[in-house]
Amino acid sequence: MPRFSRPNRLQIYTDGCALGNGQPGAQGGWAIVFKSNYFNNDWGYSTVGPQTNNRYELEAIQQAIRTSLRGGGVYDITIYTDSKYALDALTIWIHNWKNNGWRTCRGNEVQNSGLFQMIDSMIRNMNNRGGSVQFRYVEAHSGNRWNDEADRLAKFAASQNPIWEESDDEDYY
Amino acid sequence: MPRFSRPNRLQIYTDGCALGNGQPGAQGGWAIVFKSNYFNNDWGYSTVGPQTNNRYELEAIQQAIRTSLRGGGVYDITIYTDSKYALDALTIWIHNWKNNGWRTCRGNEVQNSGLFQMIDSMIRNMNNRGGSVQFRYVEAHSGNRWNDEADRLAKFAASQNPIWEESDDEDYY
RNA sequence: CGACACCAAAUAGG
DNA sequence: CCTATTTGGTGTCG
Repeated sequence: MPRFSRPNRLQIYTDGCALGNGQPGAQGGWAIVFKSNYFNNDWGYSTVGPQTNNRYELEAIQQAIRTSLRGGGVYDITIYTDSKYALDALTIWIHNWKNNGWRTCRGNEVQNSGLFQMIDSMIRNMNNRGGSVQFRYVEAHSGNRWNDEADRLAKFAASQNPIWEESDDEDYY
Repeated sequence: MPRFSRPNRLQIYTDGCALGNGQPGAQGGWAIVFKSNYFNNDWGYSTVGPQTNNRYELEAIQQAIRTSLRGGGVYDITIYTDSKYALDALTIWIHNWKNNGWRTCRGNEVQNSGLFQMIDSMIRNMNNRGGSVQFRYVEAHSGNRWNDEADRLAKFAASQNPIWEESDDEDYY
């Protein structure tokens, strides 16, 4: 019998998408799929913020950790993402960004920095409870059952996202 | 009475197909159907080169112009295709490809570039005679009599195509 | 330049 | 429902 036992393990597949990415009127969606079944799979979208693919990849990761945090649970979480952008940002680049005022290597502001900081703070939260959060890459559309399911769910979520004709200057009735 | 009369007009419906497209042992076929009846409808296949749907859409277009060129005829040709790929390539993208060394927007080599160049040279040939070649899109399986006929003929052509255990590195253009 | 992802369109099949 | 043939883009970083 081990003197100290580790927290329960959570394996979560995350995916985000943006239908019409880069086009006006794009619709984003995120999804999280649990390999083990402590929690139910979930999906959603947000009507504020840019509707971009990368933002929704991060949104999915945020939701994965948020769900695990809910109710004070302690877990060793492994998050699987197909986004090299999200993976490298959260495991490598973020350390540099915290030291340089969130500047890109060409001197520009890092995009989605608010989301990165939120995710980082949630990771520290889980660490303080004695849990952990790590990230792993999984190739998209490569036959992985849970990634494929997350992909489908995220697309469904995006399809439910109401496009919000915004402001500009439209003036009717 | 007009001082200068235009060449006779040719309206040609082209279609290509590949049974088992993307699978080993696929069989391609092409067909051309004349709305006016200067020429007989025609069909065929080629036993070299990839048996892909897109290649045969181009093969059909190539045959349409080749037939019109035969015997030194001069025509204003309108080619109807249901392939947005062939249409956009021949009317828009090719201008860019000629200036960038036949590179795709992702930096890859353009596929079927030999066929594109052959078609382009045949178009210039017809232009030099005082004729012209233009392209128009027609939606597939939409009740258009001539497109439907081309579709049937191309499928028949493909069914006659003997599958040829190949040769791996056959030279095609 | 590289990498991953997200799309858009048409067609061809099973 | 699934797959492949092909092209055109953007989102983001080093």
